[in-house]
Amino acid sequence: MTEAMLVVSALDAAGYRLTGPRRALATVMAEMDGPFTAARVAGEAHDRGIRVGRATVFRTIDALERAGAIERIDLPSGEHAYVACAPAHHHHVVCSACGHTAEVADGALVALVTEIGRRTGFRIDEHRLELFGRCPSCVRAAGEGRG
Amino acid sequence: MTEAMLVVSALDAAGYRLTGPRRALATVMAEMDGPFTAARVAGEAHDRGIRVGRATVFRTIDALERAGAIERIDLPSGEHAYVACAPAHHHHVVCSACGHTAEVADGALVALVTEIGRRTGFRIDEHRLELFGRCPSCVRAAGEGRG
DNA sequence: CATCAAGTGAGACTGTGTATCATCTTGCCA
DNA sequence: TGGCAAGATGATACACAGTCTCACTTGATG
Repeated sequence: MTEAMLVVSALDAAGYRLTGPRRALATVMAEMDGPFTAARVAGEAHDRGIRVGRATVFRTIDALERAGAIERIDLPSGEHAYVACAPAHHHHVVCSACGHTAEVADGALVALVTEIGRRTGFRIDEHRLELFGRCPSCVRAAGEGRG
Repeated sequence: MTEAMLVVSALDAAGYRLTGPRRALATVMAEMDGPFTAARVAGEAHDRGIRVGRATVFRTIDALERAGAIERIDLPSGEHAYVACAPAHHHHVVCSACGHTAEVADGALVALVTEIGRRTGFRIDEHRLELFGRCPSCVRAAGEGRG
């Protein structure tokens, strides 16, 4: 519930109105486990009896992204997914098995990006690092499964 | 032309048949300046008088990606674009102004990814780093324009 | 509690990518 | 050189993501 409140208040702080559909969708997204697509949000909302138009789902996702409460991830499959996360700059590690995600601080990457800028001569304004693999418990489960 | 031949031979090496449409599309892609979307490839092919079905464009892009001759990039706009590039693991820096790209060796990132794996406990199988900014000549052009 | 800008839902619409299937082409081998 | 089977093609239908419009509703503010 706290997570949902954070997402809602991010909307508020960014100057968006707090409407019924937005609160409901923000809650759904905050409670999602792992990255979610627009379609999954719509489906989950429907399952919970929340009646919202498809356009509103897209608009709310857009608003939340602008507000910094969620962030887009491009899955290896090509799908656009989102993750609820802190507004500070960071990156995501996604478990390909269970969808669980972890946030990673920017840290050492900044230096690397600077170095790349120097080497290529580009002025780098934006970067995105996405990591995919298996989370600790899925690694353990696979290990046990195998012997 | 050499670039185009590289792309075509990558198809051959991966066991795909070298058909007329594939040669033509591979040439179009190899000669593209900057990242290209499927729609742009189809449009450019059409402009050159190459008559191919839309499905063939998607299939050829897919084949070239599997063959390692092109690589997918997710633009900040959300579009899926591709770049012709060497098959070795590396990353791309894309100029948001002119579309020019540069390749960056993996280098120091490997250590960083390993460190992230250790810190999060994830077994990281795959990573993607994309950088966006301005290429040297666009930086220069902007500087001159301003004063 | 009245006002109005902002938000909503329905549905049409655009664009991307996939599936199907009859027809055609390539690579191979005699 | 010609025939053949596997693989590729193109047309078209389809599934789905995302946008746009517009009449109607709702939230924040005084």
